[in-house]
Amino acid sequence: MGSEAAPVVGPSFLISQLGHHASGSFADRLAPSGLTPQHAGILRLLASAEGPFTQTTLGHYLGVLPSRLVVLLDQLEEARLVARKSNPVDRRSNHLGLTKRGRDAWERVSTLSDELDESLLAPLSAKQREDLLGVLRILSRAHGLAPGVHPAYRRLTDSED
Amino acid sequence: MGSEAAPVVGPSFLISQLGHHASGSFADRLAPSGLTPQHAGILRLLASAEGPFTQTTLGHYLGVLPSRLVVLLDQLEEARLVARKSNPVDRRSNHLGLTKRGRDAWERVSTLSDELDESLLAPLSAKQREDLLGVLRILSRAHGLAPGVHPAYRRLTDSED
DNA sequence: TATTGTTATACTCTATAACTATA
DNA sequence: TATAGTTATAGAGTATAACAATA
Repeated sequence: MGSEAAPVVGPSFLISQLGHHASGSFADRLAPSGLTPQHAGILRLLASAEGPFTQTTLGHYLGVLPSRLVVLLDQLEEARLVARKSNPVDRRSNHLGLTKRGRDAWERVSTLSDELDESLLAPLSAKQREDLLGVLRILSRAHGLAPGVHPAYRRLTDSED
Repeated sequence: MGSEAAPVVGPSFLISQLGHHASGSFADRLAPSGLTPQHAGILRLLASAEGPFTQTTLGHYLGVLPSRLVVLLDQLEEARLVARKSNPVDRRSNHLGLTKRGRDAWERVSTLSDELDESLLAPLSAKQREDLLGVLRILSRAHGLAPGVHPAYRRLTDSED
């Protein structure tokens, strides 16, 4: 039992499969702007009112290692989307912030993200979309996934279920 | 509008987030057996009745490059789960098959996969699970994702929507 | 000449450790 | 002594190209 012609796959597989597809589509749509999903994640957090962020706190939120974050922020700073402002209180750490260009970029990413949602859910009825969103929120919360934070393999704060 | 304290995220993000979580959990549960999700994907296809597979056809199904497949099959062959049988009709290609150990391993992976499904959907009612599975199947099919084939970034047969 | 599997190589991302400058 | 950011380096995985055997 269990070795059919077309393998019967469960919900975990389907979610993972669709999630990968969605990530790929997001990356594709982002690519022309020179940004990656990791960059977008940083913009998303810096655009939110959760700050102020230092590199340590941002890295902790995103599950990105400090050494990796340096590279990503270098790129975003070179693109003039993010600024590292020195912190007078503790001169070891930086306060991170979006520039005007950075806020504009985030707006575009946000729009693009809405378009992706629309495209992904196109085959569903309004009721199906609503139910799906509700269920996804339940699952995300139940499994301890931080709101708005993509676990790009967070092998850091590991307290799995 | 749009820059809340807790960023408002859409269904694509949530699916991607949950998919990554599910993949990670799967990898964690698989790890003690020395297998990775990629190995499991190969076992899944070889256990199905879609064969016989050569390395080219298998790689095409999985979206894994030939050069990568060589490494994965070397590992599975060293673990005695898979056998490369030479094909008398065309001596360039191999017929791939599971060994007895390989079929046993696939049974265990399959069980483990069921447990993961149960754990993932634990917070949902029976009706919610049923609805979710239906919607996921609709989406997977609508977006051209092959049944039982995880798109581990298939940048090959790219015909995106 | 084309195809199957293989090897070699470059690039990206993850992860760890060492270093600096501050505290 | 510990912490924030940085740099250096090793290890997977992805991707491309070149190669040997076979068709």
